[in-house]
Amino acid sequence: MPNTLSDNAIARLSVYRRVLTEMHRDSRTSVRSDDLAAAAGVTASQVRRDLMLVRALGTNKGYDTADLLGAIEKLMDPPEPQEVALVGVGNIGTAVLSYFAGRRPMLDITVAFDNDPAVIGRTLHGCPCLPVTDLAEVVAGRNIRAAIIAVPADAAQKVAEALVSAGVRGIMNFAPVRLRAPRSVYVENVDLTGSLEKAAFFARQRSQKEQGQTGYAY
Amino acid sequence: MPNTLSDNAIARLSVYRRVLTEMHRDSRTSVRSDDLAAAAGVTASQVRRDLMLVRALGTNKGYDTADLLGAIEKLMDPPEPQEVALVGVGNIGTAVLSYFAGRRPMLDITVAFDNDPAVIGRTLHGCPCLPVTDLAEVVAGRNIRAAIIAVPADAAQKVAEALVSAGVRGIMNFAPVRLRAPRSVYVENVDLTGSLEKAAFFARQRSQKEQGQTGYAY
DNA sequence: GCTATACTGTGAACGTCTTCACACTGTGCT
DNA sequence: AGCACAGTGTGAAGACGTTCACAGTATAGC
Ligand SMILES: NC(=O)c1ccc[n+]([C@@H]2O[C@H](COP(=O)([O-])OP(=O)(O)OC[C@H]3O[C@@H](n4cnc5c(N)ncnc54)[C@H](O)[C@@H]3O)[C@@H](O)[C@H]2O)c1
Ligand SMILES: NC(=O)c1ccc[n+]([C@@H]2O[C@H](COP(=O)([O-])OP(=O)(O)OC[C@H]3O[C@@H](n4cnc5c(N)ncnc54)[C@H](O)[C@@H]3O)[C@@H](O)[C@H]2O)c1
Repeated sequence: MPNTLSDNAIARLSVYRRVLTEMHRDSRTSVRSDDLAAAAGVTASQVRRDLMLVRALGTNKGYDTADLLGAIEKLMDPPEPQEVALVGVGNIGTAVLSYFAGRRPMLDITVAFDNDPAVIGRTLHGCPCLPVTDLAEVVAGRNIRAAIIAVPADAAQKVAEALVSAGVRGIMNFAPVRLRAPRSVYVENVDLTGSLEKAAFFARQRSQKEQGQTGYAY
Repeated sequence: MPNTLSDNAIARLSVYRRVLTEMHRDSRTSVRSDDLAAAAGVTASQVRRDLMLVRALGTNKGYDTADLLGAIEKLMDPPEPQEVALVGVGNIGTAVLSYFAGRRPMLDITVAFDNDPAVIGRTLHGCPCLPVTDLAEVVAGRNIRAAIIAVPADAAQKVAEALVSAGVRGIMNFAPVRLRAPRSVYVENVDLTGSLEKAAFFARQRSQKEQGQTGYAY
């Protein structure tokens, strides 16, 4: 099967979309592959290759900003607003909630769950926090297909299982565990520890290289 | 140059490390590549391939948990404690601070910067919040090489430049912009919007597939 | 001591993603 | 109208990361 959208492609398209949205807001009407490339931090070839996926056509003057944006949105956005559930309204959960609130009309965190009585019943940024015991019913009842897990590591697997059996097929997971889930469920692990470690590791590596220290191979 | 540690390899090693730490705490003394693989969500081949990078040797009974952990730490951890600076003590910044506080003795967020008088002067989780105007002096003075950017998008580029000229060579960036930085600086972009979009996108894709809907190619 | 067994270490095959290079197409200019 | 140019679309090449498959090696059992 050709033209299957890879993981990375989706991530890049998401970036192009953001860049294009800004350009469009600035009333810029046309954009070339190398402009997009520079703004997105990839090569121009990569941009053109990715744009083949969205079946967007350009001219010798570049692409029409609005058209391109439309094509990407048509591919990436759901045809109708998609609800997302959040489980775990702690530090990260709250941050995510505040950030996404009202930002993407087509992708909205409309319900949150927690097991802490202090949070349950409150409404944060327009999103009600329900007891986690209601999860199965609410998620299944509203046909929610995507969810965010932001509970402590030792609760994550159980939550994931509950979500999956309630019908969720895409999970963004902040907990530092590899969730066991059927192949039919997409799990996007957000490994902040790993990210920070990478930054720290390569920071050391680069500063060594800079000082001309002939160290190990890496 | 062979044996150069890729991005992905570092991320996986970070996961192995976490798994091994748990096993070690549980007094487990040996581990096989397929155990690690299952826990880390990768293949056994992948694990063995990665372990070649850390020059860890196993036997026909697997690897010695403590040895392996030591080998990975020797590779990944700095020889002496490494300081990390945080810029932007908002929602995300606070969450990150609370999470990493005291968790990794070898990788510690020891200073934070903000431009909001309400935050400046406070100490969160043992980390003092200084005015961002002190950034250059403090970061350069303490030889800090890694930093986290958690300021709004429109402030991120300026902050990045300040960090880089103060000597930072590795940045974990939460702001939704592609930072322009010299090649000698490693930038790890944490794109939460992209991650959520991926989860939502594939959630739709999977649930369609499940229902046997012969839709588009993707 | 010898064989059967279990796992690692790794060259090679494989597949995927990225980059290259250039044919092609439309535009602007004279 | 015709030519020069600029930028796309894409086949092919290349680089990279992953998986395969099996030789090598140590242990356990008899
Ligand atoms: N904060 C960070 O920067 C950070 C970094 C890396 C990883 N993480 C991971 O993200 C997750 C959340 O982190 P956090 O800092 O927000 O933690 P937190 O403790 O602030 O929040 C966890 C929330 O989950 C709720 N909860 C606990 N058990 C639950 C259950 N069974 N069902 C529903 N809700 C439950 C708690 O009441 C709390 O509100 C953790 O797994 C953590 O390891 C966080
Ligand atoms: N919260 C999320 O879930 C989320 C998701 C995706 C992206 N982000 C990005 O992460 C960044 C931070 O998000 P947030 O939700 O924590 O925002 P926030 O507004 O809560 O925090 C931003 C902090 O940066 C400080 N700040 C502003 N300008 C500054 C400057 N020039 N120097 C130093 N400090 C400055 C502010 O005082 C504030 O404390 C933003 O760029 C945001 O787009 C956040």
